[in-house]
Amino acid sequence: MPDRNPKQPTLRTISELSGFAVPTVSRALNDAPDIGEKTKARVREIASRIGYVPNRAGVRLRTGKTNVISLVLGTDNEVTDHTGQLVSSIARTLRDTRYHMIVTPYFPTEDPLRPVRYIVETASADAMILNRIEVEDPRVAFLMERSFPFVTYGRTIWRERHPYFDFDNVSFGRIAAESLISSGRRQLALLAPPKEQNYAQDMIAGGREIAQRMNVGLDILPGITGDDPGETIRARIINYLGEHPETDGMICPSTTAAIAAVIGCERAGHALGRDIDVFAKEAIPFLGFFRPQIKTVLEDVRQAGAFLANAAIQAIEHPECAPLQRLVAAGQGNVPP
Amino acid sequence: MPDRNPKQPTLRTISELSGFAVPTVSRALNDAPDIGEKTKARVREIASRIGYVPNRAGVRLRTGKTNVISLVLGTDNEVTDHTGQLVSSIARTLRDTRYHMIVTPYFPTEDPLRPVRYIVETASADAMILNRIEVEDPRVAFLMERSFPFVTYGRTIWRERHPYFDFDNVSFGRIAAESLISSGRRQLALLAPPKEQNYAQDMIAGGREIAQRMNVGLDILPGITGDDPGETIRARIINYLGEHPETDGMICPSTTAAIAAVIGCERAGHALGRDIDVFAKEAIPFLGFFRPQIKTVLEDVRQAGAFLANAAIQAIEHPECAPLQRLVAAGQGNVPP
DNA sequence: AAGCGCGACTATAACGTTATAGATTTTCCT
DNA sequence: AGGAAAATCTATAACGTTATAGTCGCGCTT
Repeated sequence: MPDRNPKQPTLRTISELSGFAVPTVSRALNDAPDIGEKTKARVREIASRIGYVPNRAGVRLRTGKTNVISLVLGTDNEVTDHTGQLVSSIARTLRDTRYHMIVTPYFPTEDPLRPVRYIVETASADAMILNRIEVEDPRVAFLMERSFPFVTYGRTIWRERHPYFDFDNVSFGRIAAESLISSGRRQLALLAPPKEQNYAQDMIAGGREIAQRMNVGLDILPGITGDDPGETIRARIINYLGEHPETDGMICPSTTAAIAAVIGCERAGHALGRDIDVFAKEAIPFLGFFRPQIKTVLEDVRQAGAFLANAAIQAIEHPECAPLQRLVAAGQGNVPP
Repeated sequence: MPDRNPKQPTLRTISELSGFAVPTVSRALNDAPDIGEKTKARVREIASRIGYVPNRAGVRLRTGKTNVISLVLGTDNEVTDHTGQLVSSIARTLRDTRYHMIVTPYFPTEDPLRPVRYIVETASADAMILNRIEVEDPRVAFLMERSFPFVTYGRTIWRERHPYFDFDNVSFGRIAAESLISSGRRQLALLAPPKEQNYAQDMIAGGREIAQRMNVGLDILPGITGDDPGETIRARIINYLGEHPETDGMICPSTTAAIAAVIGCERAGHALGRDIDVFAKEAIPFLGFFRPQIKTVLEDVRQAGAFLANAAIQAIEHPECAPLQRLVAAGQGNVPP
């Protein structure tokens, strides 16, 4: 076996090279106020020359700081998920910081508090990024109570008190309803995820507002997640359209839902663009390419990832500051085919 | 601020509760041969009662073992990437092991050795999982030389000597060509990623084999990545079809490529299913829903993730064993609409 | 009965870092 | 000039773990 460890330099190495004591070297590198400028310069010069990188385990053991941010990942969409974009944009943003990203998954069937509690109790990260936020998310309550740094991708009822990134789904609901109504549609249905999810509530609120004002019907088909098999969603839609044949517009919160809706509509005998229109939201411009009749709105997940990463760092390093918060309106994403 | 750290129990806690010395407790929990059975039982009982979890920083500092597996992530597809599936399936597989997964991204423009070298030199993981493998991947050469544990998602020319997971792209190339030819197509074009990528070479080999045997034309449109903007790919396809109007079949290695191909064909005036056919590979059944004329083959990325995670653990814990390797044929993925 | 080996435990030290308190020198005030 | 205050450095200890060497008692051999 070749020499796998040419022995990484430590503070001790710098200490020996410079003649300063190890704690002095440490403090110099950490820019402590009681170290002379010349000393700092000398130490830093040596450190960068020999490529010194602090040993994470040493720092972590001594300070309790892990320099890790954990992405707590709920299952996502079986189809075009934005998980990939989220993960890679967060990882990229953290790349030039001291922080590493670890991914902690959990199953939808298990206690959502489990991974969160584990991280807090074993102190295995300095902050967490949570997705799939519920309006009264127990994880958020838990973390606020323990005052553990975190950011949410979505908003809770305690939104003023914690950092978040969210897309404006009230606005999406409005835009979707307006678009369908302006195409002459009069009886809309909204495919909604479980109502606990904050974006579901917002989307419904926005849609309802417009529907009432314009005096058109708006039905909710609740409890539809991207996690459900497409077949299940399709079956529900076919069934629904059988009972409500007057439906002529559908609002879908995801690519998965939209696909299911399109297939469902057509199998139920509703021709897309003629009998019924679909309006959808997606993370990647996709639907519009294949069914130009589908109007879509785009969510820039990479932007979300970058913000979440920065907000997490802010929550760790400046807990005294006001939490970073951003609400972004979804952009029009329908690309001409 | 509430009490955020109700002080996690350590070996010392168990030592005090049991009366045994700290090293004894440590050895008992690690099932060392020189500890009595009764002692082990007693220590284990206390440990599980008080919920002892070894402090990662302590272990890491002392042993040099990080209990971390790093996923080194090349950029992926702008559209339906499989990154999300890969990340979450790896994370899930590692969930009930001692290992955490950290994600290390890199930019396509920068030295691909950079993240790999960083991890090896700072010993920030016990193993690596690499994707986007080139046939003579310098990262693989580097890691083999240092005998650092790793697994590849794809194969190199040194394939016998390292663990890998790969989909059989020779087989995909054959299937794609056969399918198109059996539909009467006689002049095929293959949208290929950069030829360094191992799957590109395999796909081309498989396609060529069939094309020659059946005496039909097969052109390569090289250097097309999922990372390219769709617009760029489309332009190239339109341009190509202008110069080669006799082309009547296209083979696409990804959803992105297929979308670009479809749009490109139609803009160039070739009607899908009549003038030209498209055969594609995707990670999620998608294309078939929207353009039933497109035949697809499915890759089960979750299976890949699970295998890669296990192979990484094997590489760490049993470096003496033969490397775990798996080659999987892609399955038919066209779902009837 | 002295010596040996064995089983089962303990004492010590070390991994790399940083907090704390203390030491030394320099500066400056009166 | 004498002493206080500041500036700059060092010594020590500690975070939690485990490798190593050592201790102790006991049964066994000769």
